[in-house]
Amino acid sequence: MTGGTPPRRRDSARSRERLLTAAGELFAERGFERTTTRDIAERAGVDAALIARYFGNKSGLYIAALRAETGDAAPPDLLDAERLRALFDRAGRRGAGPVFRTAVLAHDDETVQDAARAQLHARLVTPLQERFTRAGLDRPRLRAEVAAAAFVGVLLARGAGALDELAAADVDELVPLVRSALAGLG
Amino acid sequence: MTGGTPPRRRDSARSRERLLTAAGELFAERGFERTTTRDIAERAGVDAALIARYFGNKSGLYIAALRAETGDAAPPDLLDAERLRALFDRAGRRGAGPVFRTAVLAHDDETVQDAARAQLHARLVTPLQERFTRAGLDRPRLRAEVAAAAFVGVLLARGAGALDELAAADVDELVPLVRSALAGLG
DNA sequence: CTGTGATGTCATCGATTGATGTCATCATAT
DNA sequence: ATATGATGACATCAATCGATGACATCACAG
Repeated sequence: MTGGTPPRRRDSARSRERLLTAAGELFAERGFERTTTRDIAERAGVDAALIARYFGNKSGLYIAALRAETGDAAPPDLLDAERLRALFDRAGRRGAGPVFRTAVLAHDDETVQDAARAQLHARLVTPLQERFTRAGLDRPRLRAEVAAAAFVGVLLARGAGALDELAAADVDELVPLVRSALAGLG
Repeated sequence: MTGGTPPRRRDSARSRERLLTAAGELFAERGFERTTTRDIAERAGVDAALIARYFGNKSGLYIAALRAETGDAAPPDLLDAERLRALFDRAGRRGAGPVFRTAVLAHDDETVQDAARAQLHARLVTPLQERFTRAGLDRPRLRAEVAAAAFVGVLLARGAGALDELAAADVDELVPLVRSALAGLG
């Protein structure tokens, strides 16, 4: 029983953690396919073979990174201006996030696709659907999905750079615009 | 001077055409990176080496396919219901189209990115920008880009399948929803 | 008929990527 | 101290992909 955290030179938990962090960042920046296991390992300062050991394969690491990324249980919906600002801010500093990419680009691996879909619904669709249901609108789920898709489109386009004013626009200017568009659905 | 189209067994124009068509279809379905030159050649019924001969490389074929895809000069803007329906229909039968993907996912090759960006503006952004300008709104270009990004998000999400009600929704049901969302920007 | 350029076919290269197996090294219990 | 399992480093494999060069074959002009 030495101190609580003896500086072990070999620490699987730490390796796992570093891999998860690096994978989360890279998947957010470049998406699943354009991120290589070697890149992840390099950023994590760890051997690439450890990915197979701890997560089975690249898909396993992706799914683990997805789940590790999840924060609160029930976030506010997209019509909340603060929520919008937070999402745009985060996507600006780090990448767009692997979850959002899933809305627009399907994965080959079915397991990966399912995990990402679950996160997408929990984080974007369900909160909006509940708001629309409370408002007594018809097809609340469809409305919520359209809103989520539209929002993800703007979020990703802002990072892609093909639409230059959008990419350059300040978040303060963007949020009210996006909000009024989404409000058109409710 | 024999007949206008002698049945030549070797016909570079025909090979070019078949490559362009196959490339257009596959790039639309799977995007640039996930489409291999071998796939294109196979669908075109042509040897893959001809891609290099006629278009230099894969990027050259992509750009050529982009330009070949362009139809009319000035299409109606996205607030036109018929235009919306036509775009959703086409994306449903064939893929989402390489141009739209560009709005959301950047390319490595700068030449490719520039060509796609030009098409994107001509087909989606500019018409909307002009409408917003006529309406006397501030920041018409930014509004048009946000609208285009939101629309592309919905279009791609419909094909990706992560949002199931959206993917299953009938076009007739979808168009008014999307239109009202975009109308929130004007 | 023959030469020449155009067109098409085939084999293969070099690079990248995900994955696996082997072995060394460290921590810990006995 | 030593045995044993955990952890990590390294080499390498198999598959894929874009690209290229060499060669075969056809069309057409002379």
